[in-house]
Formats: sequence, structure tokens, C-alpha cells
Amino acid sequence: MSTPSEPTPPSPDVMAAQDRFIALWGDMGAHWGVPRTMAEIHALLFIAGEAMNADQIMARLHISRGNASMTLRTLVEWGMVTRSHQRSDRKDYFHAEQDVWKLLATVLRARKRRELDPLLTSLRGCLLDDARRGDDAAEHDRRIGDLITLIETLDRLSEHLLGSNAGGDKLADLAHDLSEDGR
Amino acid sequence: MSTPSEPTPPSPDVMAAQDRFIALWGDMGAHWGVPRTMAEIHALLFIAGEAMNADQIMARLHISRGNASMTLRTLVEWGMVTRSHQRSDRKDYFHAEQDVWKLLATVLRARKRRELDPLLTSLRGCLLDDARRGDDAAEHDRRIGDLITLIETLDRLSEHLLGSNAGGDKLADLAHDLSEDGR
DNA sequence: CCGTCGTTTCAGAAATCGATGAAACAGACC
DNA sequence: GGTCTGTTTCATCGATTTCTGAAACGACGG
Repeated sequence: MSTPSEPTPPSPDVMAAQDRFIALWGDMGAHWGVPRTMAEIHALLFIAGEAMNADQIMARLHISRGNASMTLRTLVEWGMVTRSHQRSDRKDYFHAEQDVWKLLATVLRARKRRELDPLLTSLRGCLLDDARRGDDAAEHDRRIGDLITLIETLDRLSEHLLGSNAGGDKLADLAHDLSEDGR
Repeated sequence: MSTPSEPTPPSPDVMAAQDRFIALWGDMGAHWGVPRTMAEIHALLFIAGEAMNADQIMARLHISRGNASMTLRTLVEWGMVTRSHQRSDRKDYFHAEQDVWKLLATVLRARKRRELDPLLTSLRGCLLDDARRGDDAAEHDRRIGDLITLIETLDRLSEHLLGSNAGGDKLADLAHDLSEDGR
């Protein structure tokens, strides 16, 4: 055929459910500071489960080539999507991690690195300890210090859950523990 | 005096450090889907440590009355700020929780209630189990099901950490455990 | 080399979201 | 009841952020 790129034409029902999911995931992303299109592309690749190229993604989501290209690049940078070449096709293919626990681990890792770590540095810059030892200066530094401790704990918590060993296995353990313990 | 409302005029150094913190917190909020002004008002109340009225907040942050009013209402709704009246003053005064562990617990609870729970419902709506039992329908439902399990686990995790007993004490325990264990 | 196919970039357009401020509202006090 | 103080609402404005599309780029094959 002229399009050797569609191994799985999904049934209308499945397509509809996919669309619902994509819209939902896009909305959720928007609430959490992720560009809607980025969440949508990820949702599509996740729910499709197989590698897609830029043209397929553009067509399915009605987005521009530029948008798709930039967003895919970012998704790859953040480790949520992998890029691969399929032999006998010059196009790039993109594929989303299918293991939701690994996905969570990746997201947490990325956000920690991109946001928690810089935040800690900046917070330290809000201290005024050295010379100036005034009445409310102490109060101020205590409050900032509390926040720093909090962030450091979250930092350690994320390292603990998914840091040292690869792949967020501890998350799966956690899930198991909670399911027999909490309820 | 004409302004009986300023019990603590902070020193210039402290003011400067407060401003840095407020800007930082505002930026951070923006990255996490919280309106900048909301994060800033909360930062101000937290770092000031004492109750302030709308006029003081407006003046300090250079924001409009309407903005301050709406945002404060939301902060109160979300439980991050409490409203109180001071006798012999008709103004409303606002005060932010000072215990950072309680703060975290409040934030998590609010986001869970406002976002995780609705998300779960919508996700279930993306299933297509009942009649249609097709080849890729099964795949689809498995993927959505995985996500549902993931969200449910996070749900349980948050309940476990701060749900049943009041006040997020377990978070403090967690901090303690991690600090002697992880490093 | 040159043509083709695909990807990346970026300036500008569009859309979204938050902020403003004036008018309506509430209620305390005289 | 009228006025004074303070609060809330909401239509509109403004700014940030995202998306588009066309042009530049790169690389592969002939």
C-alpha cells in the first residue's frame, strides 16, 4: 500500500475511548503545569501502545508539525518517550513507556531534578544568617529553614523510592504493601 | 496612631529577604499550576508569620483588591490560610499555617480531593469493558486499568501518610526515618 | 553534487488565563 | 433609614504561554 505505516487500524469504539482518554490526560496536564499538547501526545503514545511517527501524531491530534517536533523532543529529553528508527523507513518513530510504575518514576525524577533541586538552592539564598542577627531575622531564618528541611525530606523520599536502584521497583512493593495493609 | 495595624515593622534586610522568598514561591507555584498571585499571597502570610488584612496584603504585593479577595477566599477554601476577626477592627485578618508538615498535608489533601478523585472517575469512563470484547479493546482496557491502579495506589499512599489520624504526624515520622536511614 | 524526504527552528498569531477596578453588596453603627 | 467601612463579584483588559507555518537545515541516495 501507499501507507505501510498503519499496522493496527483500531475499531471505532476503541478510537472513541482513546479520544476520551487523550482529552482527559490533556486536561490533567494543564492543571499540573504541563502544556496540554504535551500531555496529549504522551497520552496518545501511551494508549496506542506502539511506535508512531510525527505525521501520524499530527494527523490524529490535529496539531502542527512544529508543535509536534518541539514537544516530542521535550518528551524524549524528559525520558517519557523514546525515539527509534524503523529499518527501511527514514521517519523517526516514537514510543511511550508502557509500565506505569516506570512512568511515575520517570516523571518524579524529572520534576525533582528540574524543580526541587533548583528550589533548594534558591531557598538557601533567602536566608540572611551571617552577620545581621536581629529579632525577627531569627524568626525569618527559622521559617525558611523549616521549608528547606521539608524539601530535603521530599528529596530524600523520592531518592528512597526510586533513586538508588533502577526502575522504581520499590514503587511496586509500596503498592503491594498498601493494598494489603491500608484497606 | 492612624494605623493600629502594623505591630512589626520589619527591618529592610528582612523585607528584602521576604521579597526574594515571595518571588521564588510565586515562580514555583506557576510551575505547578497554581496562579502566581495565590502562591505569593501564601508566601507572604507564611513568611510574615502573623495575621494580615487585605489592605496590607494588597499594598505589599501591589495587587488589586479584587484579586486579593478572590485569592484569599480560595486559599481559605483550600485550608492553607485561616480567616479571623480581630476585636475592635472590622477588617478580616488572614493567617497562614506555620507548621510546614501540616502545610504539606493540607496541600496534598486538597489536590487529592480536587484532582485525583475526579480523575479516577473519568478514567473509569475511558474503559469499554462491558459488551465489546475485541482484540485491541482488551489491550486498551488493560492500559487504562493500570493507570487506575496507579492512581488508586497514590490515593492510598496519601491517605496512609496523612489521612486517618489528624495532622500529618506520620510525615514527621517519615522525615525522621529517612534522615537516619537514607544518608 | 543535486534532489528528495524528513526534521528543526523561530518569529509572529492565537488562545488562554490571570488581574483589574468599578459597581453591587453586606452589615454595623448612629 | 442613612451612611460609612469593608467585601465580593464580574465584565473587561492585558500579559503570558502555547501553537502555527514557512523557511532553513541535514542527510541520504542516485
